Amino acid sequence: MARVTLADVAHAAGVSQATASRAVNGSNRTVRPDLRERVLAAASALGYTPDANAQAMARGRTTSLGLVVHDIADPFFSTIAAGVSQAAEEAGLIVSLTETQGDPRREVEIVSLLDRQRAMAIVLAGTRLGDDADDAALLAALEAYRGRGGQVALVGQRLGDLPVLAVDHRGGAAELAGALVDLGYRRFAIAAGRPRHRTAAARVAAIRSELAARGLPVPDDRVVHTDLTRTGGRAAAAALLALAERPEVIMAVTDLMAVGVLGGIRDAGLRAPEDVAVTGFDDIEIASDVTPALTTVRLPLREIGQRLTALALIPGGADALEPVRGEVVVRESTPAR
Amino acid sequence: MARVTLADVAHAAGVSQATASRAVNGSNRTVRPDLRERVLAAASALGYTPDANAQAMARGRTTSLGLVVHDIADPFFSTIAAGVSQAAEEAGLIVSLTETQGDPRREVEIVSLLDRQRAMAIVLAGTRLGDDADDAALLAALEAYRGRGGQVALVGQRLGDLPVLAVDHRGGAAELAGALVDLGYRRFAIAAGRPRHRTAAARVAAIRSELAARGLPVPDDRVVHTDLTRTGGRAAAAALLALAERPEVIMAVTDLMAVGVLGGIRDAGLRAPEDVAVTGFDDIEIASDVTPALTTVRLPLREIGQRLTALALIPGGADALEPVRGEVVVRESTPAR
DNA sequence: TTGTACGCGTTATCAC
DNA sequence: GTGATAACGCGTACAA
Repeated sequence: MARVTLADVAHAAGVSQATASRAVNGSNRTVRPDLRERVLAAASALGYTPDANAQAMARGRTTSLGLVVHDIADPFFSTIAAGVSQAAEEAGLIVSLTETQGDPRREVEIVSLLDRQRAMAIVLAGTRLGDDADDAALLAALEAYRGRGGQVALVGQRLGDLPVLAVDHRGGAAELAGALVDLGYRRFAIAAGRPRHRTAAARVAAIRSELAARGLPVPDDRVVHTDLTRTGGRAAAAALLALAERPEVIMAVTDLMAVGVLGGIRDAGLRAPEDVAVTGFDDIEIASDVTPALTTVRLPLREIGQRLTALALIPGGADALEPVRGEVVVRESTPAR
Repeated sequence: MARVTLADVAHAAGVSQATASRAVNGSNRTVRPDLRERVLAAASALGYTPDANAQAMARGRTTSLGLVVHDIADPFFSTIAAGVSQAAEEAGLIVSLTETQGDPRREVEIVSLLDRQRAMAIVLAGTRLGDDADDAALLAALEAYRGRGGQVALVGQRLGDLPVLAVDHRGGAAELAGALVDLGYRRFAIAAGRPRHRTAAARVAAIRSELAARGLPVPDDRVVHTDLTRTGGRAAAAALLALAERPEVIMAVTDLMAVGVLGGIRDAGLRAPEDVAVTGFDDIEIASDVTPALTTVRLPLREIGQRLTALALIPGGADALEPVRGEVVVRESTPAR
C-alpha cells in the first residue's frame, strides 16, 4: 500500500505533473477537457488523495484554524466551539482544538504550538485569568504570530490592539441587577468567581455599581469569591446562607455557579425561589432545564463563535464593529416579591 | 517580517543546516555542546519557529489526531472530546475537531478530509445512524485511510473489523430496567430515539427484552420514537401521557431526552416523580442538576475519550480488551413505590 | 561529530 | 494549453 502521489497520477494519465496538479485543484490556468478527464480518472483509479501538508507548504498557507478554550467540557465553551466549528467548516477550514485548563502559561505554549502548526488563524475563546506578566507574555506570542502573517481574534477583554469581539458584560449585569430591583429585591448577595478572572470581575463590578447607584450597595461580606464551577457555587451559597441576615437573592456570575447555588440552597434545607432567589449569567442550555428555571443574561454563544471566526478571517484584522449584548431573561428563579 | 527558516538559523550560527536541524529537534545523532548552544542562541535571537508542516512532510508522519463527533455542543460529545483532548495532549498530538451533524455522507467526507490532512489517527466518537450503504461507504473510506498507514478507533457499535471501544449499552439498559422493577414499577413506557440510531436502538431492545423476561413486556404503543433531543423528549412525553393508561415511569434513552420528558410532564400539568417517574441514560452532568435528579446509567464519558485515544494510538490497531460498562445510578426521579 | 545532497508531495514560474 | 524546473522548509542517509 505505497502512498500514491501526484507524480504517479500524472504518469498514469500520460501528462506532466504540472497538468495533473492543475486538473485536480483547478488553478486559474485551465486544462483541456479530455486531459482533465484522463487525469481525474487516473486519480480515482489509483486512489489518489492530495497531501494537505505538501499543498500547504507549496502554497505557503494552511487551511487550519486554531481554537483555544478553557475546557471543552464546559457548556459555555462547547457552545462557542460549535459556532466556531460551523463557521470554520463553511470557510473550508479545519479547526485545531486546544485547551488551556485555565493555565496562563499553557495558553502561551498553545499559541506557539499553533504557530508552529502554521494555523492561518487563532481564535481565543478562553477568558484569561493571569496577571499582567502573563498577559504580556501572551500578547508577545500573539504578536509574533501575527508578524508571521497569522490572523488573531479574541473574545471579551481586549489585549493590546488585537482584534477583539467585545461582549458587554457590564451592560447585561447592570440590567439584570436593575430588573431584580424592579421585581422588589433589596437584599443582594453575589457568588463571584475568582477576583483574577477578568470576565467575572467585570460582571461583579457592574452589578455592584448598578445596585449602589440605586441606593442598595452590596457589602463586601455579601460577595463570596469561589471557583466558577458548580462546586464553587455550592460553597458560595453555603457561606452566604450562614450570614446573620439571609439574602433575598444570590446573583451568580455564571449559570454553572448558579446551578451550584441551587444545590447549596437545598443543602441548607431551604427552597428556591421561595426562601432565596437565584440568578445566573450566560444562559447556557441547562439554565432553563433546572428547577426553578434560572433568570439569567442570555449571551448568543453560538453566534459569538461564528462572529469570532469571521473576525479572525478578516485580512487586515479589523476590530469588531458592535459589541455583543446580553439580554435579560427572567424565569422562575426570581419571582416578583 | 520575512519568515525565518532553519537555513537562516544555520547561517547565523555558522553551521550547516543539518547540524542546526539536529540541534533544534534532538535527533539521535548528537551535537557538540558549544555548537548546539550557538544554534539555539541564533534560533531564539532570530525568532525561529519550526514549521510543523515541513517537519511532517520530511518525517513522513504528522502529529495530528482527527476527532469526529456528532455535535460538539452536546454535553455527551463534549465530555468525550475533553477526554480525547487530554489524552492527545499527553501524547503530544493536536486534535482536529470535526462535526458530522448526524449526516452519514458528511461523515465520509470528513474522513477523507482528515485523510488528506494526513492525520496520524482518526477517532470516531459519533454514533452512526446511516443505513448499510452508508456504513459500507464509511468503512471503505476508513479502510483506505488505514491502508495508507492511518490509525482508527471508534466507540460503540463495531464496523468491519476496525478497532472499537465496546460499550455495554445492553447490560446497562437491562440493569436499569431490572432496578425499576425491583423498585416496584410495573407500567413502563419508553422515549426511544430514532429507530435507525444504533445506540438508541440497542438500549431500547435491551430494556424491552429485560422487561419481557420479567413478565412485563412493553407494548409497541408505549414506545415512542422521536429525536434524541430535549424537544424530542418533550414530544415523546406528550404522546405517552395522552395514552389511556398513564405509564408509571418513562424511560428515555438519553439524559437529554429525559430532561425533555421532565418538561413534557410539567407541560401536561403533572409532577415528576409523584405522577410519573423518569429515567435517562449516560449521566451527563446535567442529570444530577435537574429536579428531580435523574436516575440513569452512568457512562464514564471522559474516560471513554481517553481510552478511545489510547486505542487509536496502538500501532497494530488492536481491539479493546474489555468493554465499558455502565453503572446504574438511582436518584430522586424514581422513588420506590 | 559535521557537512553534502537528496527526498518529502505539491504549487508556481517560466518558457514553449 | 502544456511541460520542465525551481522552490517550499525540513530530515536524514551518506560520505567525510
